[in-house]
Amino acid sequence: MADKLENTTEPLSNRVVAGLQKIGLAMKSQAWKEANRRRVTPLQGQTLALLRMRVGRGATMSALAQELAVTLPTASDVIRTLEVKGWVRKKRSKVDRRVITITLTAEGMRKADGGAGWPDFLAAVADQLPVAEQESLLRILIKMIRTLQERSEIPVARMCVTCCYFRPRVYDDPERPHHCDFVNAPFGDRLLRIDCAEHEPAAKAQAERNWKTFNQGSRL
Amino acid sequence: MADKLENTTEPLSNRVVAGLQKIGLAMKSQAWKEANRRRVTPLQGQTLALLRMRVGRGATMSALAQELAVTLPTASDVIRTLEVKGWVRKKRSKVDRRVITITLTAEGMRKADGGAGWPDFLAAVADQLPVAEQESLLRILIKMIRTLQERSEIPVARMCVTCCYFRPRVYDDPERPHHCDFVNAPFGDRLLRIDCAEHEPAAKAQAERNWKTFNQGSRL
DNA sequence: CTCACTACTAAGGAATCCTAAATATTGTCA
DNA sequence: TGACAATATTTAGGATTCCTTAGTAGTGAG
Repeated sequence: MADKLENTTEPLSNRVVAGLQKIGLAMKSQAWKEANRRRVTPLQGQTLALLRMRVGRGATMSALAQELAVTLPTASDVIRTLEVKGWVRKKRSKVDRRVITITLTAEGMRKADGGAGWPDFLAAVADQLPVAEQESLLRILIKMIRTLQERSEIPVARMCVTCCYFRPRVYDDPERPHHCDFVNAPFGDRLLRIDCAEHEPAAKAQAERNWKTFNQGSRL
Repeated sequence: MADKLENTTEPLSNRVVAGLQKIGLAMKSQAWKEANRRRVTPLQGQTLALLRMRVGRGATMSALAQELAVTLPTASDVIRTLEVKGWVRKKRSKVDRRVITITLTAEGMRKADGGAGWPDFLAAVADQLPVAEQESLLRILIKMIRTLQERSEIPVARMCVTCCYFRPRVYDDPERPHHCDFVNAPFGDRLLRIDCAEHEPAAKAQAERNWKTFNQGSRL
């Protein structure tokens, strides 16, 4: 009898997926509510957020499509709408005249700074968790995202653990075991990034080595 | 200098949100890829999955809209498309002739059984995690979802922790501390459900009490 | 100078979303 | 009973998101 439940229910991973789906559902519906409040649809918001991370450099249409995980035509659609709204500017590259470089206008920057594309409500919810749980969650998410990336099921993720500037566990201080060569400073697990503007992919061998080093000292 | 990173980067919860967003992005893009492969769009898939969980009972239009976290007209849209495809049937309730009851057809059931609306790839990724991490993740997700629900930022979640049949921590066995009155059997954390078909919401006072009891023995 | 390739746009169509305004039914209360 | 509020759903209308397929330029290799 005690095994009844064990047998009739799905594996643990399915429950985890169900949970992630619920969170996804919440993100989607809240994003649309925000959209109608602020006149920025979810995809537009994501696009603004992405461009904001690249101020100065801008982004090509292809890069945008890849990062937004949509097809080129869809990316083209969004950018056209955003251009009509006056939030982005399109410019032909002088080096390669096929390439379009997209940048935020001043007004677009304002919209992006206003938090477009950022699910505030979820940050508030995450903040209700004790710090230890937030750290666990972050570590686990990083693990999953890394696997997704290895399997090419996610476009881009500029995570420390795949970055050439990342030096995992080089210090004894358990609060700040890692080092970032870009800013040249030590840091701890809680500062591990998912989407770092300065990210440069590490060579495959180094990435592999880093991941092992990073993982072996896991405090989960 | 050691504080440079601490000061220039956002709080931990923001990283967690960034991670969840990446997962959400992956879910969305994979769902659309599946859509084009199997001729079932994401919303349609979710709808079929939902109706599958309710075989025998069916669902009203309002309930569906609420669970899918969309407006009534949007729900009406999907159902019309699914009806045209021959996967659902609409019937007027005899008790209240305003109400429409929606049920799966045999073919709709086949589609639903075929895994429509279920992100397989994510289950595969979750399964790469050690069981202990999966359990942590599940617990943390449950916590977040519960908060979301308290704040009415998520429609419905039929979780054990809000169910009237749930008896948390009534046994000493650390593997199976809880009891489900519905199936009348003990079970452990790893079987905690997010979306149980048999869920009945508990009274507010009991829910509160249950949550406290459940939480105090947390093994995170 | 041609041909393959790359970056992007256009065309076309289905779905997903919303708000606002019907429509039909039910329940309430005088 | 009869008006009127409330409820469940649909219609109408419009913007956006999303795809596939088919152009159109521009680049680069030979």
